[in-house]
Amino acid sequence: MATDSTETCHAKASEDFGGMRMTKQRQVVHDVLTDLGHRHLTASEVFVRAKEKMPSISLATVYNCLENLTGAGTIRQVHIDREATRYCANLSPHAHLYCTGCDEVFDIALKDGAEATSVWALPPGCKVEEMQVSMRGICGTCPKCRHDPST
Amino acid sequence: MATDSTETCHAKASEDFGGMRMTKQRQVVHDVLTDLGHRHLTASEVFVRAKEKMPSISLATVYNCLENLTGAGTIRQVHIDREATRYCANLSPHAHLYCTGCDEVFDIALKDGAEATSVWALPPGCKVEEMQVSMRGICGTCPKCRHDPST
DNA sequence: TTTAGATCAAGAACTATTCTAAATAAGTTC
DNA sequence: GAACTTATTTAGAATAGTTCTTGATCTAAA
Repeated sequence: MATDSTETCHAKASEDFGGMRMTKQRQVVHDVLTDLGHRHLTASEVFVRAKEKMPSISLATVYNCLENLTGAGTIRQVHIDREATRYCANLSPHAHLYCTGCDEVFDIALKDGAEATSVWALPPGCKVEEMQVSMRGICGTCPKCRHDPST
Repeated sequence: MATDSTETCHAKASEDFGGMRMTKQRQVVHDVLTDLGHRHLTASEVFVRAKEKMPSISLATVYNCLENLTGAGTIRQVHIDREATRYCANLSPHAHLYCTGCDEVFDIALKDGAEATSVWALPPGCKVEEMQVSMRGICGTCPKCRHDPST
């Protein structure tokens, strides 16, 4: 995934990527988000992990990369209330559940064949381009949240 | 709605309201949000309108009131991406559509009998307490957005 | 009227994010 | 490969929305 040296990368890292260069910085940021276990990170969290792979990277660059990758459609922004924007590399249509029990964010998939907008009475002529669905509650799946007596 | 004088209000304005006092300030803030046409206002927008009714009110107080009224369940927060939090007095379950054509926020009701979470594959044991659904697109209802050639 | 606690006002502080300007790197052409 | 052009990066300043702090004021109850 990430190139394994710190020298500048002449050939590989800058191949065109939807009109923009896939620079080493962008590659590192993208890698951080696709590494297993690193899901739904904030920009600062991405920054910390990116710095491990590339100590010279700056926070401003991380913000730039996240914006560019979002624009290119390779990652998605996740908004939970007005907390810091999180980023995830799961591109399939899904909702997010913020668990108030274990403080984690979970991806919630669409049911088979379901359409996210289908329950909403959209006015005629309305065209939805993007949809963000975020829930707050108890995940019920982790040890911390499983033994809820009220369930 | 709002009392029409600036004197302190001994009898009326401070009746108990779910454990908290319904002070004049809170009443004014609440009125601003229930006045027709004042939907989905940001805190600053509420502040401007509240100041018309009560010149002495401060922005900090508006924030306090909005938080308290939200806690009491008489108004709801609306989050569109990471823009400033908006507040609305529509308490029925509904989604929000931010129209990129006319820059307005619309309430989108649930279809009759539908359940907002029904399209999502929630894990067993999961309990959703709150759900925010926000869409971005073209409303198709206002003059500005109606004559879209691609529709 | 006194008292205790809730609420308000003003402004400082904080945080996530964007902007700016200069330095650097990458792709292109010779 | 050297010179050139443009995109990108970096560091830090700036911004916006919001929260926090402190002292003043108000309210309800004793």
